[in-house]
Amino acid sequence: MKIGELAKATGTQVETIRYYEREGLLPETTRTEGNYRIYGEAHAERLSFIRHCRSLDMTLEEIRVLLRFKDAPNENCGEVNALLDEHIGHVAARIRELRSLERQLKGLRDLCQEARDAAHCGILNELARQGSEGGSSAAGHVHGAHGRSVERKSIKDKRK
Amino acid sequence: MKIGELAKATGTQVETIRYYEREGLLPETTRTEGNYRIYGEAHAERLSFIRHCRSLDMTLEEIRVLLRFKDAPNENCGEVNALLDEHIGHVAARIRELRSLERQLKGLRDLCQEARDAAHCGILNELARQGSEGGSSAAGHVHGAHGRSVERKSIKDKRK
DNA sequence: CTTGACTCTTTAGTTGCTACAGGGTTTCCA
DNA sequence: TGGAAACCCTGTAGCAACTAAAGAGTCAAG
Repeated sequence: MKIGELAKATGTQVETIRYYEREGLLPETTRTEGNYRIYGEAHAERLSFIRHCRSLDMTLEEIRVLLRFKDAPNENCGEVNALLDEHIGHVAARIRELRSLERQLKGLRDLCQEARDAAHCGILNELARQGSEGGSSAAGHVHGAHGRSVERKSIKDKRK
Repeated sequence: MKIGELAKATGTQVETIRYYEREGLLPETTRTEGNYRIYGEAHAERLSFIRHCRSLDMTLEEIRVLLRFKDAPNENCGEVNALLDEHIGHVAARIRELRSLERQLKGLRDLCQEARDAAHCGILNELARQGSEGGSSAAGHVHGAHGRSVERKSIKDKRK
């Protein structure tokens, strides 16, 4: 099948497939005379595996490790367990961070119940306070903990 | 004060300050003869405000909106409340996603209790299954929901 | 034979920084 | 006074995992 069919079959975008090939997650395929990539069932399965892992929020690097195990079926899979345990740890840590963040945000929101002028807005005033390290509030550790991005989307809609 | 002092005073990196200036979050400053930026208290407060917002995981775009309100203190701050409510919604949604993810990962982990050869590893076998839409498992909605990245860090340590 | 759908490569954009490279300036200490 | 260290400047490239678009070629149907 051609790349568009593979894309449809796996629910992946065409560009993403080419990207995975560049990244070495999918092997380079044979081509038609017209230089079109052609794929078989094995490719579809491998791509499904990758997408499944991605839906579990694994990084491409983690997936690379798992693929190495799939490609070497006689290896001991202890490292697979370890990788998954570590990934679970990441997710759990991020949940804890976000919960602390949620508490802070709700506390902040409570400072301004109704709309008035910005100069007296409890939220803006609180955000302007020198919080830095005086208040050892969760801000410090939430911030440093690397898990960026809560969501994006309204942004890209905007340019449409 | 010079940029390094401002950086120390607010716990921000120098490059980050210059970046905020490029992005229009901080105004361009006057310079010394030697072309050094000089800052005053107002700059320090504004930067603290920004960093405080960032520690609450707001995007620069959201912060831009808040700064507009701070700069126009007679405006009605209803939009501030709305922005914060929306942000809280993002965080809550991401928490729900991650919890669902955590459940899936733990279920997956249970499939392989001890290390054996990769060909019989329950985890690898499960991940290889065509999950797509057959299983309407959380995979679908977790994936599409835009909140990428659980954490990163071991990666950058590697290059040291 | 032409239109449209598909494919190709290459490049740049996204977010919020961080880290250079390759300079100039200031300050401190001997 | 001289020279090294510590600071500052601009500009550019890199991170993750794509996404989009430019500009060109290929293929199938009407």
